[in-house]
Amino acid sequence: MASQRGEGETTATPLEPADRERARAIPEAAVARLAVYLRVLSGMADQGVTAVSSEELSQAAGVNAAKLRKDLSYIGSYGTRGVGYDVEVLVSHIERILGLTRNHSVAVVGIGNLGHALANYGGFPGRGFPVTALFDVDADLIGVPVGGIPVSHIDDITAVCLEREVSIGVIATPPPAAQSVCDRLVSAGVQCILNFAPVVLQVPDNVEVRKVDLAVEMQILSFHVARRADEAASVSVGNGLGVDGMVIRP
Amino acid sequence: MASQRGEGETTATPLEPADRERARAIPEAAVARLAVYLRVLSGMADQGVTAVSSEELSQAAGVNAAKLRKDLSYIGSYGTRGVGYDVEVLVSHIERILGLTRNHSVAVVGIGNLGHALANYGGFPGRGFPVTALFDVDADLIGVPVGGIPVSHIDDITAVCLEREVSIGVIATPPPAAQSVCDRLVSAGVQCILNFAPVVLQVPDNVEVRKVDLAVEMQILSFHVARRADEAASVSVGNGLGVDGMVIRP
DNA sequence: CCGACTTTGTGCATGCGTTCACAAGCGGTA
DNA sequence: TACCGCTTGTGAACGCATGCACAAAGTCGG
Repeated sequence: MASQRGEGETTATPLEPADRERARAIPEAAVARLAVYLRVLSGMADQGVTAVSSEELSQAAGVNAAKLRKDLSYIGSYGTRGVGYDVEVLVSHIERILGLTRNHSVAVVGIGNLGHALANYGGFPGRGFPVTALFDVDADLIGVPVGGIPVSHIDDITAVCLEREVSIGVIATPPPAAQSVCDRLVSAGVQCILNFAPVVLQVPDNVEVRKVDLAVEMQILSFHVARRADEAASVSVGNGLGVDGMVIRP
Repeated sequence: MASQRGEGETTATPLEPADRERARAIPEAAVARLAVYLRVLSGMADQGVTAVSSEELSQAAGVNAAKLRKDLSYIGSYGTRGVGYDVEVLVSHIERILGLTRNHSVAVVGIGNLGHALANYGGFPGRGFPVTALFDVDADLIGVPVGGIPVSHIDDITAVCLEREVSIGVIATPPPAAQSVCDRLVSAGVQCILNFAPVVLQVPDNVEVRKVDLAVEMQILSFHVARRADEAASVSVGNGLGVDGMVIRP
């Protein structure tokens, strides 16, 4: 696989551990799926399942079996032909690849509705993502504990982030504040950002941003609703008519 | 995802209005970007900007200019060569393609932390996605208004969804309840679902599901943190050494 | 009215991701 | 031990999306 921009191809001198080599080559889409596999596998492990075939696992994860095997091949071959995969082995290996063997301290900025929900969300700490810092500008919130963590003022973001070794910053502020908050997080050394604000963030190359945009999700669904409605209409009404019954010509 | 599969290729009989024809062909990835363009354009319109070039717009949206033009070409050509695009025209056309000319009634199921946040989230109604129904199982919540809407019991989901013509269902329940809630939404005629529960939902082909999975997002970020740490380590330590300083040979 | 400049729209090549299909490998069984 | 059936791992083909580069098309100044 032609890995990205080899930076002078330091790869030419190999001898790095196989995992590291592989991690670099894992497609982004596959990483997202690995996280899903991990959850499914964890669930299976909790139920006492010890082995699983690619067919079973792929169905539970809602993907093609071949794709699943290819995804797993990116992280190395840990299955047994004729048998399947050992659940425990796979879980721990995916955890290792995803960097889940250590905790990633999370800071949430913007303690509004969403920020509250995130701070109280139980799913994070249990999975190795303890929320260790909360920030807001509202003076009434400073010092108030939310989900067990007292809210700090956003001006203290650098000091607090460094002190608590925050590795992931979550932006849950109103849109106008997002870029400024992002800049502050970056200058505090945070290299990974999860952005809930409907804003396109500008960041340096060495910072990874993922965005969760509810409005966009809704609009994508809306598009599909509209497409369906159109198809239904064009079948029942016939062709040559627009939504309003107006004839449309190119 | 696999919403393609032309169902016997009704496309074979053409003569449909150009837009309908196009809508079917727009790549999923492009639809997501159109929603982003729309937001950027709306912001520009609010600031009194009337015309914009593909270069400007693409920068504001954080994408390649050529890609932007291609995306816009999927919905038809509405630019003027040598000048650019009329902001108003583009806004209204994207809105039309995305089906935003009519409101899409939204139901939120699961009024926990996240459900509260969603019900109170101001971004939805303003953009044509009024939240018209809330559901939960908790008896203490039934009838309590959240964000102005009283919570209904989940057993009434079918009647309420039909009555209020819910077109999008949002699942914000704990994981174990998600599939059951999903099934009920589907049988109430809801064809689009936005799923916040970390569960792979099984739905009929005619239902569109989009999922927002915070844990997966965090784990993707974690992967990048780990990859960075590894790269940094292998650069500073040199080659042939693993993270623990052990020499590893293939 | 014409020519130069600007910007769109798109054909084409490239690369990535998905899917297929099958050989290789392993456990079970006689 | 040798065979049989099952499942993995992967080479290869396909399809989609991205990015480039340029012709077409329009505006603006003279």
